[in-house]
Amino acid sequence: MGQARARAAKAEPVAPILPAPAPRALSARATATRQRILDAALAEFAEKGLAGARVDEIAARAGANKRMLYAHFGSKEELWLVVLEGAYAAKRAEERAVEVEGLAPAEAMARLIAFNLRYTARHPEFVALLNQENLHRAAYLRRSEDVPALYSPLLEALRGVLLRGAAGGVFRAGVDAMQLYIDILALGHFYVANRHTLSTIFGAPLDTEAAIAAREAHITEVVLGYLRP
Amino acid sequence: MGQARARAAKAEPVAPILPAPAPRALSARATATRQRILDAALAEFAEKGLAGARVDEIAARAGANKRMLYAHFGSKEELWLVVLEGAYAAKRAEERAVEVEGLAPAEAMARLIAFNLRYTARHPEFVALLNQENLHRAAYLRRSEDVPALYSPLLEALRGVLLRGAAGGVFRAGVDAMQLYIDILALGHFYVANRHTLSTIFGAPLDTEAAIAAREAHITEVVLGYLRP
DNA sequence: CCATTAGGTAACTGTCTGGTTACCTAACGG
DNA sequence: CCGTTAGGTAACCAGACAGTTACCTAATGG
Repeated sequence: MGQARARAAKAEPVAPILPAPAPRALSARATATRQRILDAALAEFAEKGLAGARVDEIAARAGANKRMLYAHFGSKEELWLVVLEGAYAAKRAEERAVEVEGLAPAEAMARLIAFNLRYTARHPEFVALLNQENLHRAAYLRRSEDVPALYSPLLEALRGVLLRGAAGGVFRAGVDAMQLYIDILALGHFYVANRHTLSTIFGAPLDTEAAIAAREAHITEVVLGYLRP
Repeated sequence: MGQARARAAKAEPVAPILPAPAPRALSARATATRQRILDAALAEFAEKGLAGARVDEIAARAGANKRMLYAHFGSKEELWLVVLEGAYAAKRAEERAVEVEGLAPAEAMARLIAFNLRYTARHPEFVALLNQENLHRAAYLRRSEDVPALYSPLLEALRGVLLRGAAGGVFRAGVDAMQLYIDILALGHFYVANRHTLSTIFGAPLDTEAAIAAREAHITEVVLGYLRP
């Protein structure tokens, strides 16, 4: 059928009768190429930012051709959006796997904090992407139709643990879950995002396993110390 | 004398006898132009990042000419470095003005925390610059000869307050000043740096005075809560 | 086994952009 | 009051870069 493929760049001037053009499944080869481009784009964007990234470089890294990049994604900016959504989705997927139901509140909280720091340390690309997107005032994310990409399982888990802890009398009451969520993100994210300037200031590397473990111990102590009734 | 001016772009091929070419003072007009370029560059860099910023745009914003930009700074990257150093210096200058000597430890700590958040909220350009510089792995800052730009009066003040608090028994002992310093920076910086994505997630603006005041109250509570013995 | 087409290549283009050059003007010391 | 030079203007240039075009190749279905 002559129906334009969903991913094709040029939008048809008038909406056709069929609402969903049924974007026919890609062949294995095409899927692989698409994935290689996404991986390469993630690396390039994280290293150089949106403006600094070079489309030619992404294609070269992917072992693919610029033509294919445009066939799959339409433009550099669209590619950025897809990469960004993918990064959010990847984090959500791992967050969902964190199990805290059966644990004592303090233990559960410690696990959430540690997960966040470790994930952040393991994925500096995610941090770089977020920083970039904020430089653009979240312009791309706001445009995303994939709004659930913003919903965080971590926040939900945190809310639950806070309630259980307060009910059991081991946490103080009245803690704002959103603020604490931002705190936990911040304590890990800032450390990773600014590791280079911080390292320069303190004259010691911050991304060794020892340094990260020390950071984990510290921020757990801070949050649990705060949560004491 | 024919001695090349210090700021001239082309380095003389062989080091001359006189080590410091005595960079003669700029005239008032030149100083003004230089300052306008710096201001324009700060705005442009903060908005679009190093790669995204346009030299033409900076010159235009400054009401100056590209030629003058290159005469004063030599290259886009040198200009970036000067702007970055200036931003650090500006923050240090304000930090030095924070007076906590006579205050009770908890009060002093609250003031340091509030200062940091307020400064950060008032200067999102500083945040944007830092994020960018970290994307470049602090490459420019590391090259800076102005290393004192990294020394933070805030960190020193923090150390003093921690000691006084611990000695007086109102703070827990053994707190790592560096870690707490990073925490305080993080709790403010992350909030400001990521206000756009966070706003999108929570569906509420975070840069209103009310939101910032709430944040200030919260992070003060977190840190002081943690510091309880 | 051949026609159709999805998937891929490479060379090209118009525009943008950092940096330069040739030239002008106003201030200032003598 | 004039020569020297700091400070400024505008046109220009070469390379880079996002996006396109013309063309080729290998699957796949009939």
